[in-house]
Amino acid sequence: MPIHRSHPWPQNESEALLIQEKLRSQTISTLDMPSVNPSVKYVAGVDVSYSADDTIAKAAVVVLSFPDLQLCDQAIACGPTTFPYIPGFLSFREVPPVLDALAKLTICPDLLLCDGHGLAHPRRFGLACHLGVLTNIPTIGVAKSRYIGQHDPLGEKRGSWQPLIDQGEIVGAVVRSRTGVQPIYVSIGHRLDLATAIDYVLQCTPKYRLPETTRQADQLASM
DNA sequence: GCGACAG
DNA sequence: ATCTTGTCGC
Repeated sequence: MPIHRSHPWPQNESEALLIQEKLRSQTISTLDMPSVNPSVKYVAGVDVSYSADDTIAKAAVVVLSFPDLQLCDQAIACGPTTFPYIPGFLSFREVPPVLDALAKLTICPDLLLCDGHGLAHPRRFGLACHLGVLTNIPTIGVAKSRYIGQHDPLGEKRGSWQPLIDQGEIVGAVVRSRTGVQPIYVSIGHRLDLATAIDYVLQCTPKYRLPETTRQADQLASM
């Protein structure tokens, strides 16, 4: 699939900050895609792994059919690590190789589940937002741990969730994707709303704690 | 100053 | 992220 717009990649944190502030306004946080959308035929998952010495980044993308979640396409891209890991600036480290991997896909996904937060970010522009704005594909942030925000106690059953609140604003949801396991953190990235995001994430998580997209991308990235 | 801190 | 086995429990 073709990757259209991009931007110069920052060399340091302050340059990255300016880019976040600028791109943040381009994020679309409403549904421009129906909630139960028959046109969503392919859902993708992305993940990035690093060499032991942290010099090489390897991005992996898998495309699964939706809602049956069968593997339809996959791609990987390796390159030198160009940005350090700094909380709040993860996307500058992961987006470049992910865009390279996405460019190799034969099938263009209708939805992208990202391994990290989206709106649930101190400046409201996490990895999922960044990937969404640059690809214009609807994106969802699915993180394994909390970064910002507070929430009320969560029910134990699969499907229960609580809003994640930061500075008085709902930035995402804490979702029990499987009964009795640690919850996952869902936030919108681009072009959909939170309720829709939670719905898709649960549909992509039929058996394990993490969505099939994330699990398979994770597996592919660590090969 | 102290603690927290996606992957 | 990454270094890493067995083990408890549904």
